[in-house]
Amino acid sequence: MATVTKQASATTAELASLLRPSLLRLTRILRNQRADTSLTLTVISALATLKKSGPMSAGDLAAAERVQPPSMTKVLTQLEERGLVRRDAHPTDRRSSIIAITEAGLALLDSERQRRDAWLTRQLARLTADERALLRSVAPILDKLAEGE
Amino acid sequence: MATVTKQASATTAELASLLRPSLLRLTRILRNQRADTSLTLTVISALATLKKSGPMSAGDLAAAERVQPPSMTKVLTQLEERGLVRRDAHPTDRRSSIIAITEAGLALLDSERQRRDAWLTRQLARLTADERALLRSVAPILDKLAEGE
DNA sequence: TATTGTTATACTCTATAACTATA
DNA sequence: TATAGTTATAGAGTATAACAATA
Repeated sequence: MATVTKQASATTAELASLLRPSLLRLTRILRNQRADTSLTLTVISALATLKKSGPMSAGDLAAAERVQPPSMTKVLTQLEERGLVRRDAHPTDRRSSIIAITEAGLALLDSERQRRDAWLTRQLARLTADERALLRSVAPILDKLAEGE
Repeated sequence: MATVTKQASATTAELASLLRPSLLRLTRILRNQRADTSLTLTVISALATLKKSGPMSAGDLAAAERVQPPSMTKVLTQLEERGLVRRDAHPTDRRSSIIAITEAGLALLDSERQRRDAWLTRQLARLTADERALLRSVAPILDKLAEGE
């Protein structure tokens, strides 16, 4: 039993070392696949989360995106200035507000996503069907890793 | 045939949208798992590549890490100041030099890796053996995606 | 008192443009 | 002329600490 645990642990640590640089390099490239509309990946990502998960408070959005609240404040300022989100009064708590994506936000997300995904889509097309299937099944596992941080 | 291609393409684009936010969020967390030796993930990663792939020029290292040459210059300055790499004269080209990891670099990498991997290792331990196996097989696929950028 | 969010500040990461030295 | 690398500069990304408003 002790041996099994030790082996599993060694294997797991080795997997961590294997996985981290690959994730880092790929994310570097993804950040640079920037359409020229001047919206960055960070901003787009927050907008996409609002679309996917619906209206929520600034704090909840920060948690969902795994950033600290002040970082989200900056992102929301940019989104609001462009009319891509709006803030509605929270029904009971006046310190907070409920942030929702606007029609303009939805429209922008659609057009932006097409451009941004172009590179990654092209790269994915170079893989085999099996490899793509593997990636598909791995996305929720990555999310599981990011949870319970 | 046309239908198959179209379907495959739609599926691939959807996979891109699915995968990107997951990668972004996980990498955010990984960057913050910073040991207090003041070496950042970017620096550690370059050092790890030198260990794995052996001595190479600054340009080649930049390419391997998927960053531009000036970004690598900064990283190498830090590494050299700490004696973690050394620069040997290139045999024929005096504009360039061959960068190699030192003994100190190897030692630091070992101790640092243990600390840095702690969080990820812990998270990985929460997964099932099947999920970990899936992640292991996916690392080379991520590298394949980052290639031919 | 505790919590939500913002402001102030600073550091890391990375890029592009311009330059130097060498090929 | 072309290439390898560096310097100069700037913008994006993110955090911690301190603060204001409200609970």
